[in-house]
Amino acid sequence: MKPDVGRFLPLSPAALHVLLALAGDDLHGYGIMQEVARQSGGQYRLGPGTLYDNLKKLMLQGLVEETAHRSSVDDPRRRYYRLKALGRGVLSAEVARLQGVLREARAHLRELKTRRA
Amino acid sequence: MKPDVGRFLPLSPAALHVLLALAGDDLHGYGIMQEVARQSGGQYRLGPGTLYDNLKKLMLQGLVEETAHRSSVDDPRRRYYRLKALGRGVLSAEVARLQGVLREARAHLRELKTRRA
DNA sequence: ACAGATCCCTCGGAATCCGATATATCGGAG
DNA sequence: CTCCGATATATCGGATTCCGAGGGATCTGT
Repeated sequence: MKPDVGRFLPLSPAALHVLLALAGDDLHGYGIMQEVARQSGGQYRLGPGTLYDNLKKLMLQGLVEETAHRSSVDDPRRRYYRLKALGRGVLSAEVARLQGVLREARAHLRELKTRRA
Repeated sequence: MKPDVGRFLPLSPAALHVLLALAGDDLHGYGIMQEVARQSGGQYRLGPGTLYDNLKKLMLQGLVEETAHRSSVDDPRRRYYRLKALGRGVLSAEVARLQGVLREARAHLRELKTRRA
């Protein structure tokens, strides 16, 4: 049984973007910042304060964990983070929740356009 | 020209839900709480603190305004709020932004399922 | 050697969240 | 008529979160 994944929702925009960045691949902190900027087309940028606050919280909650380096030629400064199974579950639940929100929003936005015609 | 709508993004979950509730109809505070709960199937509940903090901020930003009562038989305690044009624009932009995020998320989530098979 | 990019993280003020709480009216059951 | 739960507004203040400024170190290319 997946333990009560709804307790973590809704995710703040920052937390959502961190989890989403890690959904593709394990990344180090600086890499997360770049990936978030890339995924949003530069619209959303994560500063270091927000990043590490969120990373700390997510690790405390057991959604993310730190991992070992991938190879010996890797830059030794890097610290890698990985999405745990619980984190994937939470991300998945948040995506489902947001789909419902968007569905509702599109319906109302469509009304407005129709009315204008 | 719509003036720089991206400055308001991303919206916090609370602000998004308030705007979304008002997208359908003008509502009073208590009605917003009920509508938010209804739209989310009871998953997300807005407390009065969060509601009024957000309402105040949204009015200050010019996304929402207070309106007159709709009829004389209406409960005189009620204070109605309406989504302004700028608020609609911001909501629309946030919806577009979230669609991109969901698209990205679904791609990564799909990968995981495929790998599992 | 130097510059600029990469990489880590802390700090602390600002902003936000959000339940507890206070107040009061409405509508219906008894 | 009285009571009471639901409706309705709003504030308060502690907890949490945001988030850029700053500090320091290392890497890469010239």
